Amino acid sequence: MARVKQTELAVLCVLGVQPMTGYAVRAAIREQLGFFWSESFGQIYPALAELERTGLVERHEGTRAGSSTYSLTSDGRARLVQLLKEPDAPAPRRDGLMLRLFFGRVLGPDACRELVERARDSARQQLAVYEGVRASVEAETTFPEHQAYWLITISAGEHTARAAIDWAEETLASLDGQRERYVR
Amino acid sequence: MARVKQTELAVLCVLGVQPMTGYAVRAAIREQLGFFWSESFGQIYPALAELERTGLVERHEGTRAGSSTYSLTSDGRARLVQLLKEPDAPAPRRDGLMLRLFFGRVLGPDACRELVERARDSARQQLAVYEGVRASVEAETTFPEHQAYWLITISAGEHTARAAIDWAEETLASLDGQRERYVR
DNA sequence: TCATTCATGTAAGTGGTTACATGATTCA
DNA sequence: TGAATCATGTAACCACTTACATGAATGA
Repeated sequence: MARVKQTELAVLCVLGVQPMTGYAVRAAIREQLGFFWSESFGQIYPALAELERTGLVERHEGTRAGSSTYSLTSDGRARLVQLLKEPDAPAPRRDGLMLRLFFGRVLGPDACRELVERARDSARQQLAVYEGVRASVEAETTFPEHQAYWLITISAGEHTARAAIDWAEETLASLDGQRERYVR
Repeated sequence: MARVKQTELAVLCVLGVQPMTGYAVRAAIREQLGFFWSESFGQIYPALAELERTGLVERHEGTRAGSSTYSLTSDGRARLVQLLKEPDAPAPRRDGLMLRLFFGRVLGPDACRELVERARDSARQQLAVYEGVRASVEAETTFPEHQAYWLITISAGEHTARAAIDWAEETLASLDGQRERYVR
């Protein structure tokens, strides 16, 4: 059904904060939503054209030659609220690490160990990043009305990362047990 | 680059356990990998044709008229091991709940509360499902060499679900604080 | 006998990325 | 002056789902 709806929603969200160019929309998504969202130019520009066609955004002369800033119309803001209220589409399930571990017998405990160690290390790195971002968001006072919501998403990242670390450590212990049984 | 590589890997994985029809491949993926993987017929049949063309699987007469069972060739098994060793492709990031909460200011604390409650409830349900599956896998003795690996993936699901529940409960408390500040 | 399950496949459409082409502006 | 960044867009391709068409076998 609904075409480019995910992209449409993300674009409306960032334009809801302030008017900007397509280029800036992508930068905002990368920098602010990078932990849980991504969009490419190949999605953003067609989406902006479609949003303009349906009257949800307005196009204004940009500061540069050939550039345009887009801003939400009141229809656009209504649509944004409507889309935000809709339940989100279920994400396609494709977890390569789990697939590899489910068939772990094929690779054996040592190779699985490596996979899990890599997962643990990247989760640790992620956690450190989240903690850094938390500190800078807590220090930030430019958008106090958004702060609490931003912290909620950071907290989700921290919980997820910590869960991954805990699971990895447990799993490494269990793989050691596995290994002993085969070695002896 | 590599086309249908994800599907190719999943199909090789399940055919690595035992030869079966395309229909049965899909059933196996649904029933056994359902928590972290999905494939549709529209992927599976072309993938099987391609795998046969490249000599990674062999096609045999099935028990029924017009049906075929596929089995791994030795090339196919080598390819399976090779693909399992490769690091998994990063999943596309698109978390609708996080997007909604990041822009939570637009909907306000009450609507966000509902979103988080729904997330908590579905995580609780998930956790119950995982615990049920764990019990039946622990009771199962048909594939003892796979059991430990299956439990690892179930454990990952449990950790993820528990993290989601913890985060949701924390977040609900924080949203209450948010609400009070605006009401008073 | 007839609904259900098993079984194979294709076509249309969705949603997405990457690479490319193009050019203006900024700033060291 | 020339590298980096800002800016817009398209074309080709990839991965995937849904719906459809077809029919054999099973079993209540």
